[in-house]
Amino acid sequence: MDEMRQNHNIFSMMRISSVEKREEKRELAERITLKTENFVMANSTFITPPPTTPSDFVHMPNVFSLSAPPPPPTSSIFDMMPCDISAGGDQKAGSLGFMDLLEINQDFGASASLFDWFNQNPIVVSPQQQQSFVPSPASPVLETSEVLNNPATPNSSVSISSSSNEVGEDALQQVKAEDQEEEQDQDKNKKRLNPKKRSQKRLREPRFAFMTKSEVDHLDDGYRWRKYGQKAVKNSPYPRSYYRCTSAGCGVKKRVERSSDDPSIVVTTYEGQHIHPSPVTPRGSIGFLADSSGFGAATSSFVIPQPHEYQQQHAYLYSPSPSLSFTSRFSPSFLHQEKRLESPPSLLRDHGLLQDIVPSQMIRNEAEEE
DNA sequence: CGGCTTTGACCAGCGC
DNA sequence: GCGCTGGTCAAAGCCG
Repeated sequence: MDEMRQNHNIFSMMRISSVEKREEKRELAERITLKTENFVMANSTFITPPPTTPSDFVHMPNVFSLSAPPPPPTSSIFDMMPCDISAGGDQKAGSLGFMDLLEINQDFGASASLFDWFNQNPIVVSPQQQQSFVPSPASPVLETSEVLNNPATPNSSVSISSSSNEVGEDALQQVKAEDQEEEQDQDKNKKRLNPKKRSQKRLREPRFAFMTKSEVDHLDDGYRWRKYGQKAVKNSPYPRSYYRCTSAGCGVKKRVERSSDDPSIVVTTYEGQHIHPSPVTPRGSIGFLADSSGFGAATSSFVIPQPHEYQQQHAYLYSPSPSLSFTSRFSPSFLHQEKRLESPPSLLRDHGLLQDIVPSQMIRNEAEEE
């Protein structure tokens, strides 16, 4: 296990992938309506300043690099909670992490959380803006050359777009109603036993993904998962594994696959919201994980620690406990969404999950089927 | 024996 | 309509 934990490092990359033409066309043509856009950046060193303002977020460049230090010997998500994202420019205390980003509300005004901020300030990005997510040239902030993005990748279309609040609210309401319906219908065989039901457009929970550099595929995130499938991924020698939360009634799923470009990179995509507390709270309880949400959760129960709390947690997580081995450089940061996204289902096709999730070095939430 | 993984089959959506 | 692909199911097997 120790070996497996070796060289484990979460880092982020906002990678520009080559999206197939039809996806591009579709993406632009349909003007994907996103309530918010999620980006998950793990262990990231912002080559350019991290998003500390809404506009910064919108224009957040998709180039990230790893901090230099060796990876923490663990593969738990808990290990990557705190971050130490050294950033160029105006960053708060030079560190912006997972929790920090959740607290961006401080910069966003009265919003109670980043989620709230997004609720109140839907980002609307024009296609031009979408195209503006181009890799930044290497910057002095780049401590290591372990940049995972591919600057040469021509297609940088990170489609960040969103609809108006009105549309988003409507979508949210509809989605919530449908969620309840879906939960009630969560019969294993519903799809096969109820073709009519299946014929309806299948809802997709909000997703978010993150990348880790780990030899362990299945990260310990405190929840119990059951593998229910595995598929070969197109253009990748590595299969994609499908997991479902084992808690009754909890429909959270996650997918795990390795990057074909860099086998040491594991891409984990969470879908849905845990409706229960984490059954396992290893390495201490990080608020939002130990609470009722967990990854993928986009509910108001998300516990967002206040700055001073974060510091305490941070300190706690720095416990010398072997299992508490995350380090400051292990820094995923992400921007989480409160509401669902809408984007073409095709975004998740054809290129495999990795490219789907990281269309432009940004790991973002999957959109809701319209 | 319960929980989990494996794996082939099935289904839906999409593009051609 | 057909083929491809992603996602899911479910039987079988494994394991503690």
